[in-house]
Amino acid sequence: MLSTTEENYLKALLQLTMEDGLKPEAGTNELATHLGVKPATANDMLKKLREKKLIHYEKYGKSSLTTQGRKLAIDVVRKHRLWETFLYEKLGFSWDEVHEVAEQLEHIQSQKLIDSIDRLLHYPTYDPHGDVIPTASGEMKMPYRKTLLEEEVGHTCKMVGVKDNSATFLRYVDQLGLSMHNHIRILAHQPYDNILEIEVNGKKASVGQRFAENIIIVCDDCERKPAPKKRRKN
Amino acid sequence: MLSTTEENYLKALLQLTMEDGLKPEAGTNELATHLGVKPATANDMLKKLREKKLIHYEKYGKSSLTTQGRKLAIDVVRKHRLWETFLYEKLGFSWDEVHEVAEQLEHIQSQKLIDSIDRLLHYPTYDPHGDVIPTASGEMKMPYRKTLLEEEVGHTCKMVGVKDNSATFLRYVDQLGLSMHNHIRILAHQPYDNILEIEVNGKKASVGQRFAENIIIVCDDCERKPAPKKRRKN
DNA sequence: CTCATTTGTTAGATTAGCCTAACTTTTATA
DNA sequence: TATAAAAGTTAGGCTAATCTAACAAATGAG
Ligand SMILES: [Mn+2]
Ligand SMILES: [Mn+2]
Ligand SMILES: [Mn+2]
Ligand SMILES: [Mn+2]
Repeated sequence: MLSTTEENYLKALLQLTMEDGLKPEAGTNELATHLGVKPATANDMLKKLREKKLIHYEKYGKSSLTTQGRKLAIDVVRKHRLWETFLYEKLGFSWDEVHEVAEQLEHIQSQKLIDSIDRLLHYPTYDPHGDVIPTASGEMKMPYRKTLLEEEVGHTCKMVGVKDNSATFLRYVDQLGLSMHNHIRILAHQPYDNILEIEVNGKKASVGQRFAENIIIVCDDCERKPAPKKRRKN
Repeated sequence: MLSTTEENYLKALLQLTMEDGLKPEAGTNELATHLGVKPATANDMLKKLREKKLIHYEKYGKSSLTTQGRKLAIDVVRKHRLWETFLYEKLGFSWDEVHEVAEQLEHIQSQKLIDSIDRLLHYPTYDPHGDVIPTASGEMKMPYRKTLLEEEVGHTCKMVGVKDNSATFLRYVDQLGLSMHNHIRILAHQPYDNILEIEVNGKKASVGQRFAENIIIVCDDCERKPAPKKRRKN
């Protein structure tokens, strides 16, 4: 049985090693910063997790999850996102409130509990921030993610997720009148300071780079990539 | 903010000091046994809780909750019982499964969460074991409790609660075909070894003292106590 | 009232998780 | 390529929660 702290380290490592560029390893300081602890602290834990065969790590090297560690990390993420969905769907929490409480609930140890929550929610596949909920068997599809910042001027796109789950950011999104699955038109993009002019629900707004790179979208106007051919078994 | 451990000590103290005889204090060893720790450990915590003004305690004396401590303890009990009710009512857990998970959930820190669970359940007043759920304002009525062991031969009574919440005991109750609000007739009581012959749902059974003193009942045949006269304010 | 038993306390040790300060290795830049 | 900056490690210390072993106080049975 893992401690809450150990679970948090595994989850952090998963998040860092599959973020954006899919870089497969994370450094000690990076991990420490992400978790809000000092590098010395993270270093101790890395040694402990290596002992338990949950991560690959060697002195002065970067770290990554073993198959075992990855399985456990994905399970924590699954619980986190199911709880967020529960809070949002069943208890009327707003999307900027769910994360903090889910940080606590994700560590409750009861397979039956999480299975029941999953059933109660009819096996959801996305959480309130548009993140994929891993399946009970540990599969987590990594969806194609493009941010608002990368969208072309003149195009229209649909918001399908956010990358920053902080209450501050999420409330700013709400304040702009923007919600999940709304359509956004890019009116202009000042390359000099990366300011975007956008239109949402008929209202115009200017947003900065920081904002734009935290909104995940799918383009309405871009070429559809042909659906990947399904490989037949054998 | 209290730690999970501190909350557990306060809850234990509440439980010990309002059990049965309403004895108002608990000893160090008693508390330690209840929590499954050594007396030395409990002793340290008693000193810490006294520092925090949550309990009355002095060297070689018994302990009890202060008003502050009692308020906090009742809040933990409230959360515990609301979670048990949630698991039972909304997720289909059986009454012998809820306690263990509620032991974890009772420590989640979020007022909004527990308020929402309370609302979702339509403000229940009893948990699945027949225990009173304290109100949000911290009132916990101590209902009149008589056990099956105390019932007279020939009388019929109704099961309204259990005193032992262990899965082992609860499954034994299930096994006898007995559930909450069922009626029980006392056919015989062997005073020598305290064995009771009872009839439940048309089926006869023999039960021992240990069992009988853990079933809480109200008598169908006993004199109703006159409702206590309501005192007018002033 | 006495002394054996029960109850409670203290001292000292351990483990997990965290820190600071000092050190070492790696890396990137001049 | 030398060296300064960044990244990572180690040593030593702290707190919370636990333990064991030894000790002290309270109690109660004769
Ligand atoms: Mn979250
Ligand atoms: Mn967490
Ligand atoms: Mn319970
Ligand atoms: Mn508890």
